[in-house]
Amino acid sequence: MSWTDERVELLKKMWGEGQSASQIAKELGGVTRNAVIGKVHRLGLSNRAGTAAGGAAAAPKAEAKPAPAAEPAPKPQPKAEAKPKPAPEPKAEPEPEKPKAEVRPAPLPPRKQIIPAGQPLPPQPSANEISPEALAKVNEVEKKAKKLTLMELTERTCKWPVGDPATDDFWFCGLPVQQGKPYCEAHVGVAFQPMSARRDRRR
DNA sequence: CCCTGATTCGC
DNA sequence: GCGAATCAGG
Repeated sequence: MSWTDERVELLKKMWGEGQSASQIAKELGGVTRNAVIGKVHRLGLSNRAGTAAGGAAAAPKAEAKPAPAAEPAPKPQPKAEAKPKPAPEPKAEPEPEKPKAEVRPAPLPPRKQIIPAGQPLPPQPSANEISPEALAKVNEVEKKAKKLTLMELTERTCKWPVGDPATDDFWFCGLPVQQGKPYCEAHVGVAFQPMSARRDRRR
């Protein structure tokens, strides 16, 4: 494969949108992310935001540069290209990581949880108020879940439990986890609540 | 280990 | 110019 005009343009476009090199490479096909990065540099359009190094930084940032007298024109998009791409994830709260292999590793079971009554319930973060969207997603995901057993779980398999541990109908999602998280994308969606609009305790 | 971009350097 | 290998960081 070679860098045809079209391919270069797609590269520029995607890079401008904050896509990662690997994503771009995947999209283009026939090239590796290294090739993409190499090209990006050769084109001179490397840094797109503050810190480029590291998995961080992907969101477009407002330019705060003095902009000397040698900068290419910004990017006047003549065609109105609707591309709603808000932050896919609103920063989850600090979470007790690594429940490790316990009988019930999930802090927030999808179904009912049998709570041994007696003590006042521990601070259970919003067990409800999960967007119906997210829930629907989870239900779909469960269909294609890998249904792993406890022992089959690895560092990057979704550890979301499904079913009742007391029955045979119990398994773990097992889909690829979202980086850094213990769950797959869908389950992260219901596990990590951004913060619910505090319903004041009104009685 | 997964991922990210940055650099180097032989081709 | 190209991009695999390597580096550096999360």
